[in-house]
Amino acid sequence: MDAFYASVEALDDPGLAGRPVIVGGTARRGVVASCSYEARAFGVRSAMPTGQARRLCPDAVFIPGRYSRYAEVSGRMHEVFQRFTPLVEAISLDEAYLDVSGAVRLFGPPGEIGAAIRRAVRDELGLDCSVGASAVKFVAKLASEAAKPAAAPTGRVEGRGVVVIEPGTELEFLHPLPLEALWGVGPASARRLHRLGLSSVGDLARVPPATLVSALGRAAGEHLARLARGEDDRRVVADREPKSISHEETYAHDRFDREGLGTEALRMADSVASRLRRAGLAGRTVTLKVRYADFTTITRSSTGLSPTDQAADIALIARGLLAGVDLGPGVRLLGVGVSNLAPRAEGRPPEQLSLLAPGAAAPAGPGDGGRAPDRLGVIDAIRARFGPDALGPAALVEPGRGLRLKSPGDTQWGPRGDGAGGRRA
DNA sequence: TCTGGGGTCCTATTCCTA
DNA sequence: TCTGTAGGAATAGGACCC
Repeated sequence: MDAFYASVEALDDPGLAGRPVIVGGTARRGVVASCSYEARAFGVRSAMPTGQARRLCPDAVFIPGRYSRYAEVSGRMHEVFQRFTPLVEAISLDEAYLDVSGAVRLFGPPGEIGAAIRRAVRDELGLDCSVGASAVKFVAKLASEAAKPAAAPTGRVEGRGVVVIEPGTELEFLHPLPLEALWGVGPASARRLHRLGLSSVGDLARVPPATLVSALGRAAGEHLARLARGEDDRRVVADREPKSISHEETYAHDRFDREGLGTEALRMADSVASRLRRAGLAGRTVTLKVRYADFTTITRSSTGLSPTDQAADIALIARGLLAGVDLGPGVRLLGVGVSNLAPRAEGRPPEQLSLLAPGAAAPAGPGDGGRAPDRLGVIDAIRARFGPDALGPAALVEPGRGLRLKSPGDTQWGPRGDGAGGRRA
């Protein structure tokens, strides 16, 4: 999708059309998540600190972002894709790979399918998308980049919409591109490759793979050598299972209060547990992430014997890990994640050996025998109906302010604008 | 007012066990 | 029983993606 979040905002508020729109964290320490092409004309880019974006384009409309709305539009987009092929691999809310090799007889060659998808998305969602087509997965991705509109100093310049790279012409397309265009080449790898005098994908194809391996390590080097030759045998995989689920937040001000951060860990554990249950998953490894004021980041993890999807278990481990962490330098970000995931056994409550006594998270109701899963089902049902703030651990209730829970994505792009964050203890 | 959040994958190191 | 070693799992950190 083109400038997805900003385009959705313009869709819902037609007054924004044609104006510089910047979606992201609007508070201190926020970043740009998406911006319209009119904003890009001022040099604004995604992942840029919001403050910098404000200096570059002070007249832009700044919008905090509504993750749940974008997810909803993304869902409708996938319904469109499904009409063309069941083989849809979501990369993110706004990007997906489609394997249309089985759809050619029905819908025509890839270029025509791409055009039809664009029309359908335009007609039914009112949004623009760009399509790249190729027999090679990562080439299709790069072709979609080539199909996108561009930002010129004068504003938005229309793109080609659909770019098809015919079989046999992949190298012709790839080799002039800068090596940063390749998936997996970020700033660190680009620096190393530039030091070797390499700057284009063609340069990568001309050096022996061993040169790339010595510069980037075995996996990355060999992978890059293959990409530079236009080789990529990865298939489109529909319905990928997640491998980890996490929740992290940056605070507007650095925090030093161990007790307050412990409560934060509980809140995040509760959010992660809730999402695990919704996905029908449970995990064995709990990871605590701490980013200090100077941006150095550490993680501490612990693996249990059996998987859990319960907030109390996750919180207990996370807070145990937190106890071993030095808070001296000041904490700007805290995160809690769960990995080593496995599907929760169907039709049977998750009978893992709880690290807490049954009912430790909340008293068991009469007649439920203290079985946490029934209680959790009720908690999830209440939240689904009345919102995430409807119910939660008592420790998260702030006197006079009620429960301080948040929907996933509420703080997607930086701290909230209400000055949330701890005081220096 | 520099640097979000949710992920994946890879590598190096450490620890445990046979 | 002690020691060295090899391999696997766990752990930690980093690069990268959208």
